[in-house]
Amino acid sequence: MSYPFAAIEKKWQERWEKNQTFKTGDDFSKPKYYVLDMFPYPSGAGLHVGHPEGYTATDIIARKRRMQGFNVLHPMGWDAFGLPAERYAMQTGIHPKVTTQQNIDNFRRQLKALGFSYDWSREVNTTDPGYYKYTQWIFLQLFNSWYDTAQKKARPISELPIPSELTGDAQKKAREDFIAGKRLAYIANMPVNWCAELGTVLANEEVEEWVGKGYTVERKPMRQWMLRITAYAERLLTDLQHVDWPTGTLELQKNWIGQSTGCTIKFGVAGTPQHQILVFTTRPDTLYGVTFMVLAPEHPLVDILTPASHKATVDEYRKATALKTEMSRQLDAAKKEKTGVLIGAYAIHPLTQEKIPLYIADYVLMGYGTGAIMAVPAHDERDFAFAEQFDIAIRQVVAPAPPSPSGREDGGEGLFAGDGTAINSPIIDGLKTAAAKEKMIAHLEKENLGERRVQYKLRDWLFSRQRYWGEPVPVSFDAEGFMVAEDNLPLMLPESDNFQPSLSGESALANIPSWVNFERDGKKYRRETNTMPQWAGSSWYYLRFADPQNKDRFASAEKEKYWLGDGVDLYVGGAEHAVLHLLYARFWHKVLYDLGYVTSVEPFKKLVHQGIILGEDGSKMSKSRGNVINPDTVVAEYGADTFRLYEMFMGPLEQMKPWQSKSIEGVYRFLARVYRLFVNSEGKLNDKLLAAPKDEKAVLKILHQTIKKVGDDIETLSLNTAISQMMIFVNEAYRVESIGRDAATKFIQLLSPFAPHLCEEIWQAMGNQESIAYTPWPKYDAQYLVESSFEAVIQINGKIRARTELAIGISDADFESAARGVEAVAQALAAKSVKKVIVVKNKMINFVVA
RNA sequence: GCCGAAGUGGUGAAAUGGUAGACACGCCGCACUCAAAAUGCGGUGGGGGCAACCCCAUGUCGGUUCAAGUCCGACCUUCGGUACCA
Repeated sequence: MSYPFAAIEKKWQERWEKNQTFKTGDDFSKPKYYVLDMFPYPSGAGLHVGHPEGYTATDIIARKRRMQGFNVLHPMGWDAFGLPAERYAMQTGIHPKVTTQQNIDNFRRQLKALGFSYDWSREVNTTDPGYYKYTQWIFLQLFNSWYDTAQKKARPISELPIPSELTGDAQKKAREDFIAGKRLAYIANMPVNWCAELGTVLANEEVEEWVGKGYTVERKPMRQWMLRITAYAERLLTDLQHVDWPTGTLELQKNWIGQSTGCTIKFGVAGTPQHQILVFTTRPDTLYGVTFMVLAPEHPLVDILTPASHKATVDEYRKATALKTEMSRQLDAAKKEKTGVLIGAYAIHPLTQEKIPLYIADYVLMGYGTGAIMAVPAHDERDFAFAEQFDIAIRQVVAPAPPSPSGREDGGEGLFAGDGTAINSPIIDGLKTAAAKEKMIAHLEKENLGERRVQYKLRDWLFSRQRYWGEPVPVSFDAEGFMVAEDNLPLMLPESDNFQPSLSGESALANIPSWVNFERDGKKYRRETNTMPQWAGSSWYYLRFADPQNKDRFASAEKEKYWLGDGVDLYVGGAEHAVLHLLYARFWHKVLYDLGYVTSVEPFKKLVHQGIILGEDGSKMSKSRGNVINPDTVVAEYGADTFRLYEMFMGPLEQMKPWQSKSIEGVYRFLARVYRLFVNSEGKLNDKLLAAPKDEKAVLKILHQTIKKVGDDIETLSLNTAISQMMIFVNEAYRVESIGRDAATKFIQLLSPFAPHLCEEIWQAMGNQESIAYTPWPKYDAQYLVESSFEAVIQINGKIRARTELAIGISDADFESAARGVEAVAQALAAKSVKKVIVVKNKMINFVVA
């Protein structure tokens, strides 16, 4: 038999909306709990079954916290700028605003149909000018700040010390350039992934996607806005100690930031004493092993140092490198094939004064370290491969010690990349690697030949896109080319019906002269035509939820402090955002922290990733495989409560797991069983519940076990086992003749965060006027959990040989004699000598026999 | 290659170093029914035994321990991330 879920769910969704049941007040006297979902990009495909997985988990937490008396902030919004809507607009001419709004309406409808207890009055939308006003405002905070490396924090650009030689009107250009070079948001000519067909720059992680779809992507230097996230590398790394995140995600972030410690070393150039080549190395102890050096092809010294005799080959190699796609470059890397050419100049070894040949090769990247390396083929895998290919001398300066028996450190003949003992190195001979590094750095620093340095892999954030559908960058340029920040925010995205990028590689905004060019106070200006990447809006939305209607500030100081004083309490979302979104948001948060706008060091205290839900065939859900499950269909067939409960019952939240249509039946049956337990065939409350329990002790025991288990499991998000326990309770309730009002009441409260519609209905049927949502969360009474006896397990040499019922609290001696009294045990022990007896109190005993 | 997560019945999965497989699906049986569905009750890791019971079993191989799915080491497989970062 079914239960009338459709009517029940409609009724309660309407009632919650009408009564504003989940509107969050700003009662600052109550303890707060901020539980946040990663807001979705509202795609045309509608909600995917993966979305409600995390959303249901957070909803359960939110509902439990309300019942525990917390003031709960549980909001939802839309990360609505995005390329799909713009591309659709290019094809159809329909404005992205229109499709975005349709998609949002559809998503909202779908989410409401699942009964999530969001405070919809706080809904945010990144494409709303009232929202992106503050995205732009934060951008300007970055633009108007510089990073003080002494104080290790961002400071207003007005506090930037200007060198005395740059003062005065005559120096305005030089001064402005100097300031521009210090800003946290700055313009640079950067090699980017340019896609001519899309007319835009792609992020590295987007390249593969579009190349896969048949688009051409090339590396091309272009004028780009950059955000100086590298200034925060150290803090982004060390502050990870303050957060409660999955270890895997912490590792990903650490790897992405990529800290390595070492030193820089200055090499002279033969014949031109005015030039020096600076390298970064983590292995200064191998300095005596240098047999060649490599500069990145784009290294500025290449032009200066290359003699005419080598110009042709060098230029040819540089050109080839620029055209090389990421793909073929990676392929070379995988094959360990190295390319490069001699530039015909020589460096001078800082200690031995030896002449060292200089190469350019694309395995050295301009973007990391100093763009130049000292190559030690004996102790570096890449240098080794290069030396073998180009037949360069290999000089051993580290002896493996002790010789590694596995040979794992030994990457091949003559290559040893591990730690050992320095040899053939006069200054440091005989020292272990760690000590050798230290002594070498000390020596280089003393001789002014180099200095200690911490290097990060992290690059600055490429922040501009040549797109229409994004936040305009609120900066203009006057007739002389000086930058002026827009002080009248929001800088509105202009209306347009042409979404094609301009041919110059600028965004579609460049096609709207009336917007681009403007006059103010008699001066002419040209606007920046780049827009911000999709990451922008999602880097601070969690702040806006604290005070979404505020027109004067991204959030009032008071509300920011109350809701975010110690960060978001629980943040749930996909692991695909483990690096970029979380890193960008942390970066912005830290800038705002430095400038005094937010009060917590880290934005997200606890983070959990929900696992991917696979199709029934165990592969990833996709249209082409035809294994996509639509939430609407499931809700229509079984109802929202079943859908929620099923997704939570599938398995551990963080685990990847396949959808099983069959299993939904079981969860549905459970809810129908609950309904029938409370409501009889005439639609009246079942007598079984009201009658005093016949076996009160048994009912109370299972009830309090359930209260404890469900409460504890929600805290650890072990929602699958919480549901199991409630199933056990219901199975027991069917077995006994009567369970009583109290147990019935508490059980329905326990279930309510999971299946809120059904529980509200039953709650009302039980005669309650108020919503169940704010009733106090049941507490368990430990006295009902106490057992009087236990089934003692008797082991002999660790194997179970017998079981017997014994009283709780039995002494070890009594336990042993009772166990020996069991016939099977007595027989087994008869001919043996007992060497040892281990008793685990109230559980088991193990006889160790010879 | 490197980093991370995970391998348990026919299936999804449980299990503070202490009774492996809770709960659920599926399957089998019984009740209700003219019958079926629905529902309720019971059984269900594999092998052996009439039975009480016995043996085997948590990817593989070792180790620690009175006791290992759980801890340690090596390996295999799958998934996710990353990729010449000096």
